[in-house]
This record gives sequence, structure tokens and C-alpha cells, in this order.
Amino acid sequence: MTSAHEKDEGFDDTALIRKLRQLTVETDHFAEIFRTAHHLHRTDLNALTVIMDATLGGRSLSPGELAEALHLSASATTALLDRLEAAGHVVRDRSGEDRRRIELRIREPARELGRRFFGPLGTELAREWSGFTPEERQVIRRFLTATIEATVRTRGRLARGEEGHPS
Amino acid sequence: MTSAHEKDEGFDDTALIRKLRQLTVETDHFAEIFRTAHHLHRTDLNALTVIMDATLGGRSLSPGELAEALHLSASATTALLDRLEAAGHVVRDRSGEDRRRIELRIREPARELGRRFFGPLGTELAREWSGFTPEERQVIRRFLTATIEATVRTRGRLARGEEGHPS
DNA sequence: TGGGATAGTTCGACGATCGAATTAGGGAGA
DNA sequence: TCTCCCTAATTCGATCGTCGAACTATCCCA
Repeated sequence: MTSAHEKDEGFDDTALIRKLRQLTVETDHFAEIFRTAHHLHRTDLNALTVIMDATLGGRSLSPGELAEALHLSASATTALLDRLEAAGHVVRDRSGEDRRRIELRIREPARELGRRFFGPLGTELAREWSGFTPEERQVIRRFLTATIEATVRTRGRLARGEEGHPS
Repeated sequence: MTSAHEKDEGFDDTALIRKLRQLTVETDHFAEIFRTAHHLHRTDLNALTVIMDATLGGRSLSPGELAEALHLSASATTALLDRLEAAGHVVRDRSGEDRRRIELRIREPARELGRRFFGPLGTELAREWSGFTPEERQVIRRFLTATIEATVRTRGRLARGEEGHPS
């Protein structure tokens, strides 16, 4: 289990963690290339994703809710929305039921961006995954679910300060 | 295939992409909580990971190489290294073979950080993955490899401007 | 030896993000 | 009805990560 060839073919925990880390790096780099090509900052693209998800889910989203989803302050979110509104991606609508509340409406340029981001990647992923059987896909889904849960649980511990006392 | 229950249990491409996206979001949030707890910026932690990987791989790393790995300018990398050196994580050593070149040396506080980041998460992942058989692990590895390759390929196309003309 | 290239840093400017202060709106209790 | 407290979002001034240009130090080839 020490030769370079076998090391690349391993599927013990360490090998899978290494693959997972590489996937994270590559995915982040992909998003970065996309952002650069479309003159968007990291948080701009993240925000559009959050707003789009809410829109597709039939939920309205306020600046406060966006701030919470992005872990940004209210003022940073205001500036972010200023940028997105200026770029024509989003419109702020004052809610009729509670005039303190603003609801964010996605516009077509943002929808087009979403199609450009997820379209080619989704197509390529579908092609690469086309050889997996339904049984194999169940394994993959279980893996992803388990990995998400492990990450969320570890993060919860960390957030509650159960990871020692770094401060 | 339209009920909410079945939707959550799906393993077609769309369902797997949704899981993958969620994993990305949760992983990013985990990293963010960790950074906040340790007073590190995103690029600071990314840099430490790159330097640590090079160190563990027995390779020396220069600021220029770090800049390239992080997609930062040389000057931003200088500022970043100033921060990391001030925090005691890294030391800059002037290379003996070419005095233009600096080699980055990781220090113990950074190693401890790495243990705190990957240790608990790795333990939790190992626990969650412990039920997967070797055959299933091979499926998972193939999935991760395929997904990485799809991402890299799509990104390459995007970087070469084969994705339409967004500018 | 001189010139061009490489490697990294310094400098001044930009802009994303922050916390505090502010403005607008809603609701409950007296 | 009025007042007070809370909610929602924005404005404001400050901080700091990042950028490109300019600079310093080093290397190598003609």
C-alpha cells in the first residue's frame, strides 16, 4: 500500500478524503474562473445562487434572509444588493404586507448566468456519470448524504466550541 | 417521480447534483466557521493548506508558486505571507541555491491548525463511511474521479472561452 | 560587463465588509 | 390614540485584502 500506483487507486478513508479535497479545490477553481469571466465577486455569485434557489422554490427572500444565508452583515448585504441591482440581476420590491420588508426578485440576466454556470457543468457531469447503474447511484447518494451529515455535525461541534479552546 | 418523498430519495443526475451542491455549501460553511474561530481569512487558510501539502510532499514552495496555486497577485501573496509570518505560522527562508528565491517553512502553530481542521472532520467522516464495503468504496472513488474530471474539463472550456462570449 | 529576465517587495489606490448610527415601519400596551 | 420598543434596511466612516505599477535584489547569457 506504499507504491505510488496503488496509492492512487486506494479507497480507504484517507484516499477518499484526498479525492474529496481535490474535488473541493477543483470546484472552487471552476467557480473562480466563472466569476472572473463574468466580472462577479465570490459573494455576488453566491448571493445569486441563494436568491435563485428561493425563487425556484417559490419562496420570497429578503435582504435580511440573504444576509443570514451568506453570513454577511446587513450593511455588506446592502452593498452587495446595490451591485447586483446595478448590474440588472436583481430588483428590490417593497413587500405589500409589511413595508419594512423588501423582497428580492431575480431578473433575466441572472437566470442566464445560472444557465451558463450549471448548464455545461451539468451536461459534463451527466456524461461522466452515465455509466453508473442505479445500484451504484444509490451508493453514491448514500455517500454524499453521509458526508454532508459528517460535515454538518463536525461544524456544529466546532461552532459550539467543543473543539478545544482555540481563542 | 413527483412526490416530495421520492424526490428526496432520487439518484438521477439532478438529485445527485443537488446533493453535490449541498455538500459544497456545507463544506464551505464548515471552513468558514473554522476560520472565524481561528481568526483567519479564507486565503490565509487556503495558503496554509497549500504550504502544508507541499511540505508533506517533500517539496519546497516559493511565494511565486504559492501565488500561482492561490490565483493571487505577487503583491497580495506578499501581504498574505506577512500575515502568516506575523502569526507565527510560516517562516520565509532565502534559498541557498538562488538567492532570488524564498522557500516557505511551515511552523508548529500551523501544523496544529491543520490537525484541528482535518482531525475531527476526518474522524467523523471515517465513522460515517465505516459501513461502506470495499466494492462500494470503489464506486465512490470512481464517482469522485469522474466528477473531478468533469469539473476540470468544463472549467478548461470556460477558461478558453468556449462557453459563448460573456464579455 | 551590461542587459534582460526572474523573484519578491513596496506603494498608492480600490472596493468588499464591518459596526455604529440612522431612517422607516409595525405592533402592543396604557 | 399615543408612546415605546422592536424589526428591517440603509447610510456612514473605517479597516484591510487585493490589485497593478514601480522598485530592489539576484541570476545568467552574450
